[in-house]
Amino acid sequence: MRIGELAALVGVSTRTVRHYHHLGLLPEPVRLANGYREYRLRDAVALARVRRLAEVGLSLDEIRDVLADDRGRELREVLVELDADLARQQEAIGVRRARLAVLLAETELHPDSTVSPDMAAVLRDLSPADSAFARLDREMLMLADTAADPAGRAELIDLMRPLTEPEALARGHALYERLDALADAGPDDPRIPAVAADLVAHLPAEMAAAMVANLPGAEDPAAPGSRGDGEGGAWLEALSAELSPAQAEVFRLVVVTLKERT
Amino acid sequence: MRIGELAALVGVSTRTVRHYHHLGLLPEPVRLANGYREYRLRDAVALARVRRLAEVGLSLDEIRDVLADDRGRELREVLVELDADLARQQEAIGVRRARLAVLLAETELHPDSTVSPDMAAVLRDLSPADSAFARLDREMLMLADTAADPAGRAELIDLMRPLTEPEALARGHALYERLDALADAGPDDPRIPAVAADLVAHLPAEMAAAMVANLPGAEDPAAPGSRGDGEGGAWLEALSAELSPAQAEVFRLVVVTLKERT
DNA sequence: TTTGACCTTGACGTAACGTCAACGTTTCTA
DNA sequence: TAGAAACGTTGACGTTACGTCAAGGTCAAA
Repeated sequence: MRIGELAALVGVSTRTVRHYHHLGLLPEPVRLANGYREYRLRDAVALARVRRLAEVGLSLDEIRDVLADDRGRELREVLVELDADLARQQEAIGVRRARLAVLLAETELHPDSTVSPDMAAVLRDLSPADSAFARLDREMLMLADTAADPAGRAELIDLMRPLTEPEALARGHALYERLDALADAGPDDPRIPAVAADLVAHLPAEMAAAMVANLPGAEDPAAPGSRGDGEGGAWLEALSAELSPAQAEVFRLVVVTLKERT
Repeated sequence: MRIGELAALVGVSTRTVRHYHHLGLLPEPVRLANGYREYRLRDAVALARVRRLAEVGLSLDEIRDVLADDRGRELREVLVELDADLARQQEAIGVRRARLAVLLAETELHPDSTVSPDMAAVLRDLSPADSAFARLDREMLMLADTAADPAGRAELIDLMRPLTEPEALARGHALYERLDALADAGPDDPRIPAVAADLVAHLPAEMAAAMVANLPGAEDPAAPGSRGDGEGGAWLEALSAELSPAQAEVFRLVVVTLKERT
């Protein structure tokens, strides 16, 4: 057999065969006088064996190890590990499909609302479409949701749960309106202290604690060589830059109050 | 915000952010006097949006298209298509895990028997471990199984089903013994014609037809510029090269008989 | 002042081949 | 018998989504 026949027999490309030679997965057969490789049946069997392992999901490096170790025991370990890996992959794809489904359902409501299922549900309840401040708030929450790992996402949802109860919802909407009203106000507008106080009262205690923990001044003296997780506070400055002077002042007051409460 | 803060906020590496700039997924922000990139909140929101789409499985190219087309309709098409794709992937992983399970169960019986579930079952019934010829036969079947697509695999199993019935099984084992007995015989051994005749009688009609269809002389005059599937017969020569002269002669007779029967 | 953490651009490495390129060999066909 | 297809050879670059140096400039604290 020549290389094309071998490839056709096993159902791969000739490039693949040569690639396996290159990686040492398949021994180089004898060459004819013209330099062509001449294959025997055993080569086809060996190639098929490589293919079967590859199709099941082993990397070519792993296959080479398994073939080197030849006969048995290590193969089983690798296969068991691989199966666990495939199970994880299925799981991951399931999660992705769930998010996709939400994505499809949500795109028409808020075209930019591509978040986790739970977060999407919370946002739907929480934020009226006609408030500029609510939009900002939503964006911050979406940021937090995107940045977090699955565990963090669940935690975030838990922190927000108190806000989705009916009375809290009404209070929240009222606060959004009062904040929107400050869109063109200056930093010494008389309405600021009251809004800040009510906002502090509105925030669930645990959520407030989580926010304070993420601020720059709050680093507990842990490892001396490190500066905590290093990201604290950047989001706060960036947020303030988007706010009107009055709104920024409200926020400053809120932060100060929360810090004092520690 | 500088690039490290942005990256930490959204949960990616700075390399990723720069990569997205390079691909045009994220607009380059303004530069400070020192050349540093300075990000605003909107950049974090945009980056998070890219990440959400990427995590769901869109390629960066697709994401760029979706973002360019901005607002709506095309996104939905892409997402629907993606969901179908993910469903296919889950399916494929399921198949792989099934084969893996068989692989794990079978490795201890025949360490080289890494075939599809159905084929493994057939082989277990069909081939005694102590026959050299049965081993060759198994290898040929494993080759066919490896080379075929899923549909072809099922077809192959169907072709073999008649051989797994109890009486056929007994006849098959007897034939293996008689073929093994020819391992050291010459091409004019007197036992050859009878073995060939019994072998022909043993093969299911449809399987024989399939074999003949895969032989070199059998090309039906289809497209004139093409030579059929081009692989016919290579396996036959390779197989013959592994056989003793007597066994090869048996095979030649079988092939001749089958061809005549067309 | 020096260290260390940050930033800049540029370029190479990854997995498993696909796809030329540039060339020699075999085989079919006119 | 010649020319065209179809095969074979090695070598090298392209693909995805970044990770990981390299070689240097900037900025804060010790």
